[in-house]
Amino acid sequence: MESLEVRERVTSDQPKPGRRERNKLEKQARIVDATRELFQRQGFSETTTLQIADAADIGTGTLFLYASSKEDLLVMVFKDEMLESARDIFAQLPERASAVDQMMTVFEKMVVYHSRDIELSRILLRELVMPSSSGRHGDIAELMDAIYGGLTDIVRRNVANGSCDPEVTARSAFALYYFALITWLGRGFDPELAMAQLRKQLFGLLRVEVSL
Amino acid sequence: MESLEVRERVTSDQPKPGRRERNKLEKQARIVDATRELFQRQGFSETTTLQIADAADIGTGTLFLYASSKEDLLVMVFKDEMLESARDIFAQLPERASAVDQMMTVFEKMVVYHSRDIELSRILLRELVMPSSSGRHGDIAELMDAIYGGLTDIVRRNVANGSCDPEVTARSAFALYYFALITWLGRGFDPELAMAQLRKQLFGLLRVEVSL
DNA sequence: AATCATTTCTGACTACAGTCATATTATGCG
DNA sequence: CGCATAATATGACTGTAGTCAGAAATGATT
Repeated sequence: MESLEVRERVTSDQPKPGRRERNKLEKQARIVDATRELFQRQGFSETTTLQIADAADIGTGTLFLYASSKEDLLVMVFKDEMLESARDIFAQLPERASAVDQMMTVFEKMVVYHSRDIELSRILLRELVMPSSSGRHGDIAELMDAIYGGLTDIVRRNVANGSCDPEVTARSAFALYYFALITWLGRGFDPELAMAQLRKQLFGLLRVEVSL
Repeated sequence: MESLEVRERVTSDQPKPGRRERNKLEKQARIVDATRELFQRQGFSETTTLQIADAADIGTGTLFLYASSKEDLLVMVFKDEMLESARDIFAQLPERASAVDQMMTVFEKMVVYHSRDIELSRILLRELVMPSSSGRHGDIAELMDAIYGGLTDIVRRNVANGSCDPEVTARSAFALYYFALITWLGRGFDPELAMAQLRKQLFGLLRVEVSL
């Protein structure tokens, strides 16, 4: 079947690249390029799917063979970039810093990433958590896992705290970040304030038992 | 000006009800009724705005004088019900129970509320946090405040914990709940599991210093 | 190289959310 | 009352996302 999935050909040479496969890949690439260009230049709502199809030099119908909706196009374009960006962010963490500081570093960089284009990020995040037309489930899960993984590492390395599961704590941290994000992107709440609040919340969450 | 705001007439009698005001209120009511009925019976996407306008016996154009989009209609219909429901839930809390248990009682009841119609709740929650066509800001804020308030009370009454601000903790709790909710509504994650996870997270958040 | 089956493409088409110029209705005032 | 002005209502209209029946391309088989 393989119903239109653009599958990676792992083998390098000629065992069977096939004209079909190549055409699909090429079209997929043209679509992604055209979509990114137009969404970034004109914005999401000012861009029509017809424009994208024309720019990618394919028919309107064909476009919706590769993406299930206009929103899905957006996810298609940015999922890789986001994943890569997330991995970068976790790769270059300040060595010697508290868990709260490390997490804030991560989240602040993510906020910077989303600041590039607020309209696009709004729709993107909406789609990531509440997909209107599903698909890309695997991709989204991959992104989530990368983030959860990174956060879990931070917790494990920096929070000496037998009383609770690092994975659970990492998820909590992400939930707090996500909420701060939508507070900012959804209603126009001041990002500075949102981040300040997030810091307090993380501090409460990770509260290293200041006991005595 | 008063550009179409349906304003509450506080005074009871005849000082100036005015034909205009009465007509508007009546139409507003017809719209809300028609919308609720149709959305609940046929679902959101299967219902057209034309059907709603017909059922409310008004023109298409008129409908969009009262709501700025189809999604906004949904919010218009359910905001009051949600607010009332939220207040009810906080009003009848188990007196003697831990903060975690009290919160879980609250959140479980909210989940039950949303279980009535998952499609509608999906779209509703989407709209509440990331309004596509803004408006209703006041209503949404009112709902949020009611929930934050209730949660803050729970924290204040049941968490003896100088080290952190009850308001901040309440917000964190809500963020965790919200994340559980979208994990369930957004992707079809098992609500039972989501709630079990939420309980763990709340426990981590509220962790009454089990010190010594 | 001719035939067939299957996958992929296509643009004319449909359905519908939301707009807008015009019509209707209310209210205030002389 | 009758006129003027503002508020509200209306449905024909528009733009566009997404569909679908058929066309074209590919690859397999002989």
